[in-house]
Amino acid sequence: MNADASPKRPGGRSSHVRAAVHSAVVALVGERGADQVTLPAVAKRAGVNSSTLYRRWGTLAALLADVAKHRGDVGAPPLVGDLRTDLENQALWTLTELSRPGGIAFFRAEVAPDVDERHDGLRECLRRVSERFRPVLDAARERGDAPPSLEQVLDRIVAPLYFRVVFSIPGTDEAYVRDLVAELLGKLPLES
Amino acid sequence: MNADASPKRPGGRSSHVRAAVHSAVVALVGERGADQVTLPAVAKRAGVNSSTLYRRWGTLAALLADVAKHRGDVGAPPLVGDLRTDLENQALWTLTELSRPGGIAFFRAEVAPDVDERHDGLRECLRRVSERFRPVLDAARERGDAPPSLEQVLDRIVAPLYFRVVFSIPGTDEAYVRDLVAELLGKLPLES
DNA sequence: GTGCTAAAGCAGTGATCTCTGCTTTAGCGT
DNA sequence: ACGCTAAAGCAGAGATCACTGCTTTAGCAC
Repeated sequence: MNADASPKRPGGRSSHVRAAVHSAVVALVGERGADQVTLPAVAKRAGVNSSTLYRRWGTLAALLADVAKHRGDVGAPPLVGDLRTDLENQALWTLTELSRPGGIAFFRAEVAPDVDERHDGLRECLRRVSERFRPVLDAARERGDAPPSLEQVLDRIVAPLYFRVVFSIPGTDEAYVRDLVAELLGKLPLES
Repeated sequence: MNADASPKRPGGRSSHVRAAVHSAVVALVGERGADQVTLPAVAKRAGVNSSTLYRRWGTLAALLADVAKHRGDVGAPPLVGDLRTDLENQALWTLTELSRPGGIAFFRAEVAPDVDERHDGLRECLRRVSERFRPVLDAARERGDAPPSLEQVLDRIVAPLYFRVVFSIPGTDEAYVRDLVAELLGKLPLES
């Protein structure tokens, strides 16, 4: 429920348990899909008592949301200073994250939880993807370019990626990402 | 599993049970979300024994897929013969269907099931939305217009709608739909 | 109407999940 | 080092779920 908003004792044990639980969740979701994952299963995998999970997270949804929230953007591509390239890189990274085992499951997890939990997870998920593109647009604007709005990026790049990954539409690859960016930036394929 | 591919005895009882089960599923998914729905819960709501559900559908995923498959496109807007108007109408209809209680839950349900069941539901869902737009494009092409491809419609109209409904992004309304269509058809708002 | 049998109901089993009181461990302030 | 207590472990109860033999109902062919 509260997950761990205010860990009054964030010492070794708690954080160790948390780490074990988080990696167990990632492993299980990747292996079996989010549906087959239960709190006892996670507990067993993490070598932790299930009562701990019930007390700390309360529900599977909350745990998944917590995991999704805290897995950092490690490996995110750096900005190179060119709008097109940066958009392509971030979009590609988004696609990669979404496609990797469990990626869509975590997306689902954040969409899934019951109504009260739902909005938090959704906003967090949207925030994360937004924050991935905002610096790109800001940097471009500072350079004097006239980049598309964040809304446009979401509609024209992120939304199709999510849609096509969710529906397993073939051909959702790097070339497709480049096409999306090219179309958004003005229909100039400008291929190398 | 097989759902009811070949009902050898499609008489009154079976179809009655099916109808009761289907409406119970719709009701429960709409009320609680697809996660909280179980076969026994559906059985209770439908006034049917749960063993029937296990035998006829086997899993919740199969049942949800069956329900999604069989709920007709009643109320779908007719084609008027104008590309822009038809695209707007179908997109608006899609948005309406998606926004109504349980709509997104069913989308989620089809995204959710475990890997083996998953593809059927997804393909069905995608097929349904595709078939909604294909006639529009075909008709336009027959009239000599040069309509966008179905892929473009999915990327530029359907995907953003799904994305924004899933993430509860405000401002996803009729005006937004018109903007999407306008942008796709050539950036001529052409507002009345 | 009668018989056949597909399909629904009944009832019970084993497994799993969810949750909770109590005990034990160990982080943190002193 | 010591005490306090947050947090983890243990164990078990109750509920629910997934599933299955067996019985009963009722659709369909004759």
